[in-house]
Amino acid sequence: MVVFFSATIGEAPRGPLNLNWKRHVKLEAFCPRHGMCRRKGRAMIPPLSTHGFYKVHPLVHYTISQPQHQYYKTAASEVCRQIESGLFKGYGTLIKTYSALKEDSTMPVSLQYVSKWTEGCRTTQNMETVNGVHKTMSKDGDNDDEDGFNRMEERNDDEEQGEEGGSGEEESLDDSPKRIGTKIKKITKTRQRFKVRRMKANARERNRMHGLNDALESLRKVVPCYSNTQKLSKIDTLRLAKNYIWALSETLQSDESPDLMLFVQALCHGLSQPTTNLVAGCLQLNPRTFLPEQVQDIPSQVHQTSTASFSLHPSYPYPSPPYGTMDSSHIHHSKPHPVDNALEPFFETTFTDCTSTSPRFEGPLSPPLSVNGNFSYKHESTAEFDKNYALSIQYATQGMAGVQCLHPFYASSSKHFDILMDNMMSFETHHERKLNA
DNA sequence: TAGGCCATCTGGTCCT
DNA sequence: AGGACCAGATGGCCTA
Repeated sequence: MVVFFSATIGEAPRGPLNLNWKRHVKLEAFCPRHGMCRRKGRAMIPPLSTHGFYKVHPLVHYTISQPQHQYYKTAASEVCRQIESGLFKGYGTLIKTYSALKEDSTMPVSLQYVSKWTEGCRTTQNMETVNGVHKTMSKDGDNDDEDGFNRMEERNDDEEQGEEGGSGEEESLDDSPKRIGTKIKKITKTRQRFKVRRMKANARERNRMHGLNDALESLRKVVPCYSNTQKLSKIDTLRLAKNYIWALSETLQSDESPDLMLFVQALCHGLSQPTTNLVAGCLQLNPRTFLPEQVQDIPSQVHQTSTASFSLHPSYPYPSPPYGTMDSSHIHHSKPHPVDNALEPFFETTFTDCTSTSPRFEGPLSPPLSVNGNFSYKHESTAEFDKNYALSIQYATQGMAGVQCLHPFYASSSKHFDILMDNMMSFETHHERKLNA
């Protein structure tokens, strides 16, 4: 039985998941005959046998669930047992450290032995054996799925050969051991230099992406909603920021107080449904009240007074991206009403401006939204949100009777929509704070 | 389980 | 030569 053993130490994924990841060793099993015998997102762990080939892949990884952990440990134990009993030959690549294993006293200690063994396999002499195994497998029709490291090295060797040829260095017929030795040294040196360069480039790229993510995180904190529990996706953060800037500039240019509903609609332009829900939650709004197709359910007096300063401004100056233009035909596919008309200049111009450069969104309108998440603006308390939401429903049914508009910014809308003014005050206070900061 | 989102690796291109 | 930037590929988790 021949078992391929390959080990790499990777970095734990960053991002929200890294908040509580710990170092664990993850083992994955691969079957060369069928390629990677694994489904997406789920490793297939032995029955160690099907075709006799396994590729065990320990990764420094984020915490995995206990059953999975046990699963991997079982697989590791089985592989180690076979290694120790000499049941197979193999080779290892890119062995860096097994410190992660040592942190877990329950993991098989024999992997330390594996480490030494595989490092030994990486000598030039042993690599020939390894390659021999590969050739044998290829003859047998097996899918020899080498890891990227080996592929890289082989490719690099080819490049080196090419470079030598291209440099005008004549191929000598003199195959003296001295010359061969020099060549091997040169190849090894070049290979090492390439590896170092690649690793440095990877590290730089990682840092660059981390910087980008940090900037994105900063942006998340200044756009209208920020939730500790539901993180805005990258793309929606950018969309929301763009919408927010546009909406604010429209507000500044207008002498009239903006209409809240249209303001929120502008904010949610092109956002995904979860993000739209999040924005609604942050503003303590019922999303159904500002989704145009739902607005028609609001009493008629609401429609009649929902003129918007946004509608006075003819253009949405930025080209709509391919991810979704809020085409009025999609938004208002049922029947027109005054709100449609108010929005029309806003989106109409968008299409006029962008149809030549940007594809229009042809998809169906998102289904009605619902506030069912655990979010609110800077919220900590779900109960508080539930209470407010219940109140908002009450206000909505009562036509907001008796609710005082405390701030002129929302004067035109607070009378008509289920919004809690104290929450809106907190919303604006937040942004004043952000702007003043 | 498919799709969304994400992090990382990698090679290509451009610039200094 | 090396760094920055970019896009494609890959593989992982999460959620509906």
